[in-house]
Amino acid sequence: MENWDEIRTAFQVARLGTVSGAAEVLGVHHATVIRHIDALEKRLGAKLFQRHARGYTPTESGHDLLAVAQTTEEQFAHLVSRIKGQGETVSGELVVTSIAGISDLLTPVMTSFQDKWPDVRVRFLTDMRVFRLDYGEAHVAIRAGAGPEEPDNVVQPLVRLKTGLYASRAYVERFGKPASEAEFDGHRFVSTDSEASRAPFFRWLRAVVRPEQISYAASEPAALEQAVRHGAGIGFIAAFRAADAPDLVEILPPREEWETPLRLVTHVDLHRTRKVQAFLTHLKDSAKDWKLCR
Amino acid sequence: MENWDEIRTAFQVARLGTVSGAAEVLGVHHATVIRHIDALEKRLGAKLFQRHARGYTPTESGHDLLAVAQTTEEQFAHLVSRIKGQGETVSGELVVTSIAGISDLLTPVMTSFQDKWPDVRVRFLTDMRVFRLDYGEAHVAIRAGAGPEEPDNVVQPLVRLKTGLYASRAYVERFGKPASEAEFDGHRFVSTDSEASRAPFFRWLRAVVRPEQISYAASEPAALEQAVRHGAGIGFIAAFRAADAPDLVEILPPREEWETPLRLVTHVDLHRTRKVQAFLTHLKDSAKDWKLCR
DNA sequence: AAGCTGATGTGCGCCGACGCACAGGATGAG
DNA sequence: CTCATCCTGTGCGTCGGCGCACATCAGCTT
Repeated sequence: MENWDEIRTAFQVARLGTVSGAAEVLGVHHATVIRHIDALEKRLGAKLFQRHARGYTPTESGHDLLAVAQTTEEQFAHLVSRIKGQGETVSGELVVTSIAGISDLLTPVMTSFQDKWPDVRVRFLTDMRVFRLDYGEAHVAIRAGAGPEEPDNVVQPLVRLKTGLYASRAYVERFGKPASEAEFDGHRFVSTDSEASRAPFFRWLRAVVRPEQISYAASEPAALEQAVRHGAGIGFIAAFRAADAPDLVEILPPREEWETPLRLVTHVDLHRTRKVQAFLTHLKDSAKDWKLCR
Repeated sequence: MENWDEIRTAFQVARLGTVSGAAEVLGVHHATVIRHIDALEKRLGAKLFQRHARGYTPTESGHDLLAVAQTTEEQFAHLVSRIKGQGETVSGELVVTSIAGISDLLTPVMTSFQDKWPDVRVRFLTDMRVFRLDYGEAHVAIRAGAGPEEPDNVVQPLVRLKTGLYASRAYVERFGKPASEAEFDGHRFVSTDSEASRAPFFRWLRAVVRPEQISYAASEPAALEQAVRHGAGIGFIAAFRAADAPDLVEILPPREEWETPLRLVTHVDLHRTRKVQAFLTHLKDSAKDWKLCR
């Protein structure tokens, strides 16, 4: 069945009983209504109405159409009210994606947000690949560094993540603790696997130490942290994580040049909705209480 | 919500994920699809899709529309198959209207028809006023005489109803039995109330007897018959009814000029349907067994 | 009886929606 | 790296559907 508008026209005719009444309700000329009915009946190969000078009387088929289209109109009306109200309510799904490694910072934010807005179903995605906002894969993305600025993405700074150089207590007891980067000779380091990492501290490390000193590499930040804590070498760990780890020894304190700025990215279409706005304010409020970040 | 076609377009886009695919399915140009989506979103004031170079990804609103329109399409498909099949099935309502006075002839026809097609709900209407077929008030009408031939009505002859002059046995014992219309003088007659009755036997009676001889008048045939049987006078009674009444005496046997032809009338739109055709053949088959008619 | 009202139905002219063609961009294969 | 493919997006010309006006007809009122 093609051409739903003709069904809608026939629906109004069946409901009101006259072509003129339907035309007035539909906001079209009554000639248009007649044309729609004629076309619809011709394609169906069946009469929907008995025509007479006082109006159109629905046949059994017409009554059947009336009943079906009645529910359809109600469904559409509900749909429209839902859609129109959807931008104003804080409900439905909220998909947040972030870089790996700050999930323990974000999870309490997510849960408290869900406490505040019980109608929201939160999905928190962290993956190696970058989720694309313009594909509708997420409402809010938390990204690191100064990535490519895509059009239609509204981006705002969140916090600057402090990072320092740490080693395990066992490592220091075995290899000593360098007082500065001048004493790095003879030490072993833990770093990222990928050569092209754009994190400023990794680039700094590659510039300061010889490649063969990097004796342990991993791709995930969590794996790197675990490696450091198990004594594989000296490595960069986010300051907020190191603060909770008494088995770690600070080799070099966080420097400003090592800080990685976190960006809050949303798609422009979703940015305006109340749900996204509610989450953004909630997230920024919570970020004020984050220690060792700014 | 106006313009259901745009919802249908958006539905196909949400279902297929691309404008081009939806355009192909809908049989329109993809530019038309884009225009529909743009117009719909503009009127809704909300985005239904995330646009990107590889297609359109439905937002939550788009998914909502998808679900609603999915059921709508199924409902419409069912509706169309019902309507297209309706002319081919013998089911639903069958409204038959007839002149009063032959209901005891028709009722067994109706009941046996319902036995044959259990899915049919039969409504049998007899009323003084003439039901109008072009208003959809009945599928089949059984009418008497040569009434006005309305356009769009297909009419075919059914039977010729024989009528004779009868009186009650009590009347004959009291007033005697005239051998022919030459001996009508001094007799009293029962006739119709209305002056303008077009029944041929009533016109014959008005021409043969003096007005004051018509001592009893009624409008309904059943009332006239009751009056004759109670001895109110000599009156016309359908031959098939008089045959079952042993208390009636035949004054004059049925004549051809008194016969009233019964017409079978249907609206041209309904005439073609299997249901009406089934009833017409069933009725004509049954009419062959009617005695004292032809 | 006669006019009035409100309905259907139809020919005509015009505007808006449609198809067309092309540009631009993203993605995957070789 | 380049080509090929498939997608979206847009300006332009055209055609189909729409509104308009009028004819016609059935009830209803006066």
